[in-house]
Amino acid sequence: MKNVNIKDVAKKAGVAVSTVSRVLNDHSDVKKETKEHVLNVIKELNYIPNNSARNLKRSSSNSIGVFVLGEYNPFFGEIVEYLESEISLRGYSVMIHFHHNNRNDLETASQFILEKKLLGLIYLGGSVSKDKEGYLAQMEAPVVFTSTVVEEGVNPELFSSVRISEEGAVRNILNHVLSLGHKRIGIITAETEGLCASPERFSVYKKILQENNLVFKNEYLECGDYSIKSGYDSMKKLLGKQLGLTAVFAVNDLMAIGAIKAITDSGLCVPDDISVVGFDGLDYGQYYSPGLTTIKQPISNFGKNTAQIICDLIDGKSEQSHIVLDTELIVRESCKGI
Amino acid sequence: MKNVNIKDVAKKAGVAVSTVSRVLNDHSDVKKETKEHVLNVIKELNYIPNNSARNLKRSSSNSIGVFVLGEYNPFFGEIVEYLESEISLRGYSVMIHFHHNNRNDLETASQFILEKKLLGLIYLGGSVSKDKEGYLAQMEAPVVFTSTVVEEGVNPELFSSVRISEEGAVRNILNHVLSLGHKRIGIITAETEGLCASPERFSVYKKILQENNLVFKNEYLECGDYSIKSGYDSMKKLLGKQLGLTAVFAVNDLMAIGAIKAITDSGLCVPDDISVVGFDGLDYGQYYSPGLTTIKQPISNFGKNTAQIICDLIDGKSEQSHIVLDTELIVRESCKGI
DNA sequence: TTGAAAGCGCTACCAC
DNA sequence: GTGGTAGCGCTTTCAA
Repeated sequence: MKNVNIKDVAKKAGVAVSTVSRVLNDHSDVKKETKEHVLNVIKELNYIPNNSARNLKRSSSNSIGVFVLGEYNPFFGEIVEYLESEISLRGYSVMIHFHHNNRNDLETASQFILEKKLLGLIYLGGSVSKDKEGYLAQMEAPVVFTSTVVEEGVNPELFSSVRISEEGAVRNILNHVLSLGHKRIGIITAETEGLCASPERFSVYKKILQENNLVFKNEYLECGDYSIKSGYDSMKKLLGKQLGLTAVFAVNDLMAIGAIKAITDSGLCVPDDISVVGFDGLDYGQYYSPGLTTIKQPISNFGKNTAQIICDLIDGKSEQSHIVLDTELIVRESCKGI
Repeated sequence: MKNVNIKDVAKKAGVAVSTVSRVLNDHSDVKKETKEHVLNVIKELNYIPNNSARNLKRSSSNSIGVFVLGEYNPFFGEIVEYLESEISLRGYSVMIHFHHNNRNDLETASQFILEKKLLGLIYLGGSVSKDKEGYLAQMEAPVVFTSTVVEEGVNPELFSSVRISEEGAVRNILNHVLSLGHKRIGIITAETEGLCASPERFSVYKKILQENNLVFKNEYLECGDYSIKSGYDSMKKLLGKQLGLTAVFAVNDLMAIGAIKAITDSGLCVPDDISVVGFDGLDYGQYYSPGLTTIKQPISNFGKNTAQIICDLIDGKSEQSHIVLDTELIVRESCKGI
């Protein structure tokens, strides 16, 4: 079956091609009856506009890219799903790209935009720092950083972002831990650029210990890569050091779960011997034994806000914007008083 | 900065546009030196061919669609990630679409192909039955069903597939359960088209009980929707019925985990009071307490084989093909002898 | 082996 | 309000 094109529609409707085009693009200057008639013919002929042709004219695709940083992660998986549904609703397509290392991230992202002629890019995870401003300024399409750590001092006019207050969230969960009487609190973070630290969460953790006159020793720190396995391995190391830790803060739920398993495997008990708290609020944590005390990220709000911002940016309806979402402390059983 | 196009390349290289095009498409009839020269100019100018224009001519896009059935699921998430990397390697793009209900799946898939002018479609999950043959025959692009239950009697020339032997896998895990002396084995399946049963796994389960002269009662069955929560709820119902079950088979890991939590919450113990086995082999099950006994699906092989088949189909290198992958029984602690 | 040119389906400009 | 038409960047005949 030959594909129907705009010419066929025009012929059948008895109008010019340009009129059909105007109807397709919802231009105002078409007589109401004409418009309805054309719309009917379109439906009748089962006509689907050819996106390649449209994009050729517009010299861009109809797609928004999602650039996912790091290893596969159910948290991002859920965000992607929300993004996909919100964005298709607005008439755009989604192209996904997974980027596995921390090198050249913005360069690769820029290539991605160029190659796929993306209208906009959603960057999931990672961080933006001042030294990336150069790349940001040259981006060929608007970029929204979602669930990305935005370091201070980066020019906010160069990008948009949807994120949580890392400091507020870490404070929230650590205050809970502290209020339960813990004094020796270990931390399992993730590696960034070869350095053993998820910078933001780690530095807030250190600051809070200090504020509470608690010591931080380097031995209290181990780092993984956000995977369950790495949480398990890190906890084993921590345990091996015999530090007398009474609580451990893992910077994501997956590692927290690995840590709990490591503790259990060592013949100890959570939370009786050691308390563990996580970060993300995956469903998983609720059904783990013991239930995981954690910070819940606003997943659907990440999706909705990000979709809205990128589409508005593309439609020229708004300027770069920055949204900070609330997180929520979820108290379950993995952390108890001393 | 104006985008470089094929004309610019041709001018700079001192050849005709058509020659550049031939180089781009790796046609054989270009003199070696000319080709090299053009390639150099392309690199020098940082030229990226405009896909919209290419697609317009070819009247198709450069993308392969991934149609994901059902709710978000980490198992599919991982497969998607493998697919994305394998497919980009071969020069195609990936477009994802999540389809949340079981109605009109193939119709929607067909629309998806048409609208995005896809070269091929990967269908993840769900099932293919004889009554869908009509749709299959009319698909506008080759379709590979991955991790899809293929019912018997469907004409294999209409599609390709990569899957496991459901019967073999279910047999494998249930034999393990039976060998441990269990006689009253419940099942938690997922709903399909309003019917309370994941047909294939459920029917094999019933068959095996029969073969072993064990009774199956309808009360032994509960069904969820593959989510952890539904596993939890289903198990609660099963427990409420006081059936004296000693083991429960959940048709996926997520529901198995929910089930274990429900048992624990009811003051019982897994595996001492009730054994639970799952299906999928997510990493997660290894770190759960107790470790989940389950069937491991060959995730990376799903990705590799699927990518290979769809690309070969598109490149005209092969016919429809059907691959059955091996699964592996993973024995951990959630199921023990009576 | 290479060049010239038609035209893929659409949008947007200029006429009327 | 509507029609005619150039041209987006590329591939692919047809000629040379």
